[in-house]
Amino acid sequence: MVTIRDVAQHAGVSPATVSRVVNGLVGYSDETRERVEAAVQKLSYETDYLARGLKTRQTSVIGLLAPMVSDALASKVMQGVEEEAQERGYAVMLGRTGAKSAFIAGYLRTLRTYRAAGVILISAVITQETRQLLGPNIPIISVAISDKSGSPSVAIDDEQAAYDATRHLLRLGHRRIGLLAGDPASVFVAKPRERGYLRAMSEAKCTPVTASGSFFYESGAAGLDGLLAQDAGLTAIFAVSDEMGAAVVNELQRRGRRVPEDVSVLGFDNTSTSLHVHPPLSTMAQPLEEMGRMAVSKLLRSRALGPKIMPHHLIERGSTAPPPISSPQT
Amino acid sequence: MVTIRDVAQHAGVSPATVSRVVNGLVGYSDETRERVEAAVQKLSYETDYLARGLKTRQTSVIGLLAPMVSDALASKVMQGVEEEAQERGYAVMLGRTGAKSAFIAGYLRTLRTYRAAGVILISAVITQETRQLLGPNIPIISVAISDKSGSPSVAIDDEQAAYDATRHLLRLGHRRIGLLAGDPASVFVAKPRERGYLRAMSEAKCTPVTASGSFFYESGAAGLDGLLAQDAGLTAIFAVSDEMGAAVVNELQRRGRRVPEDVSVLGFDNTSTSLHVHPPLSTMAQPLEEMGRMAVSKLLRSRALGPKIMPHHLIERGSTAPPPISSPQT
DNA sequence: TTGTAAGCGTTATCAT
DNA sequence: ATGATAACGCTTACAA
Repeated sequence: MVTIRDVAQHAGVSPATVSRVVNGLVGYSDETRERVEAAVQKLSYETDYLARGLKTRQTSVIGLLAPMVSDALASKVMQGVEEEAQERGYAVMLGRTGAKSAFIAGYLRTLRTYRAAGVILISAVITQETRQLLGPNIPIISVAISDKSGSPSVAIDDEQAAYDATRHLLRLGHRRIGLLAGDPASVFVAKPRERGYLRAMSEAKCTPVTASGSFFYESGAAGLDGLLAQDAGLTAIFAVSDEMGAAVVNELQRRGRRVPEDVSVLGFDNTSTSLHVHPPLSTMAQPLEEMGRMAVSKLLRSRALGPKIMPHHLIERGSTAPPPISSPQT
Repeated sequence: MVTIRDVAQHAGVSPATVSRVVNGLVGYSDETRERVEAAVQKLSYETDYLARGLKTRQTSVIGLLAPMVSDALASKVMQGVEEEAQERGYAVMLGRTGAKSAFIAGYLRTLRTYRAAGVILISAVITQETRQLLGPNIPIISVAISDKSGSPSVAIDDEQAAYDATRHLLRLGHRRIGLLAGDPASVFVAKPRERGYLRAMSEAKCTPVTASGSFFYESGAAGLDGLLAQDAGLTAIFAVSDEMGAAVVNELQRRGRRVPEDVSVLGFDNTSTSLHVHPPLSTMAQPLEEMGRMAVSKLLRSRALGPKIMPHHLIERGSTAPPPISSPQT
């Protein structure tokens, strides 16, 4: 292995000077810089990150914790994080928050002893315990979820997005719109989305009809059941995840209802799943990759704390249309 | 920060002894062990991985390179890798191979300077250049792809799996079976699968009908077009990825053909996509998470080199059935 | 069984 | 502008 001393010797300078050149600090002549750079090239010297990290007490590692590695939403965020980190010369260390809390404590420990530059948490709020486990020197930021504590985060305004999504359906002419909500335990995502829906429905003087799912595909069919049991004449279903939306499309068709001619379906998130049904799912999109990138840059300039709200936008595909003309208005 | 010296002092022993205890080596009495462990507890000492890695020239980091972070197949493998690594006390560092080769060189450099314990490559073969960039001390293994060079790998027997898949369709009674193949540039995945299909068809004295896609969903509809243009009476379509299979199901239904009553569709891989269509896709499954776990354990006991073949198995869901009785045999 | 001491490769302080 | 030198926190001969 070629060390900084080898380079120094080869260039006829001291290790300190090589370090200065390599790190772009000041304190050397153009001429020595050239000699050093030549030696670096020649010997193909590479800085030892371990040694540097030990000395500087900081490495170019970013911790990335997702509920599950194989999760459509998390995947898109991860993709953005990875890209931005890569471009800035940072390495990404992966972990799961879905695991037992003993595991997540382990991750944070690892990240701390590797002297990570920061930690990104996907779809999970920053608890007091997490903050504590991480120590005072490592910044942390959450993505795709926003609590009210003002912790650093990158997320959309879930309530407003759900409101806008519902308004869209209303504007198409629907009045009997069912909400397939998320797990009520999800206080910072499912709840605001439900509030947004309720507000839009109330403003439009429409009767809300809701059922709860788990966000996952598997819960979609049962959720649809619940909705239809309350109002069999629903002309639109707003599912707060694409997975549930896809399940609703499939289940509706299985029951002989056409999408969107008989019933419109609107999803949420714009994950890859929205493209995997026919007709493709209209959806309230979160800029997930962009949010991943933003999390990295926000983390790295440690000022600019607090929550960052990203824009949401509606994508119309084939699963939404005006209601059938025959449909009776409740 | 609490160091090994602090613990030593607190326990009234030398740093060397603390190190021995912490690392479970020999050379200390039960009584000192207890004193040291108590001190570790009391001060909540944690080994500094950077310092240890610098000294031992090895860290508990595993590099994981995927074509894209957000890729259904890679996601499942990553999930398995992450779980196994976590359980063994290893950290996972993420990278993309889909990026330009300058980037991948950068990843390997990073992994090398962090003294990674090994590298796992998803859906990419180990090139000479990769091997070289990594240096002689870091083992590497590929997953979900197997070249003929005998490099370490964990994969299924793609040709046999495709053969078995085709046989399954034949056994159901189909004779007019179209293959929606993968990108022909994919020499170590798409090609073997095509060979397996051709062999089974030839043995059964059936006429092969093939078209090529890209593995991605987007290429499914056009692929189906290509197939139907050659034989509009196909009763089964074997797509060599679930994404293409899902697209075929959706496109078939859009054209008014029922699945599986009119046409059976069989996918490949058993990724989450296979569940997102209706009827759910029957598929030739790869044990992707298991393969990820296996890659980690194989990597870590550096003996046991060479390729490891994992079992494939067919999962019947709703998209396959016997051909319609009226269907004329070619 | 235990301690001493010499690094691992880097950066930062203090001279010059 | 440059160089000695002392850490950073750990492991590991080698001694005792």
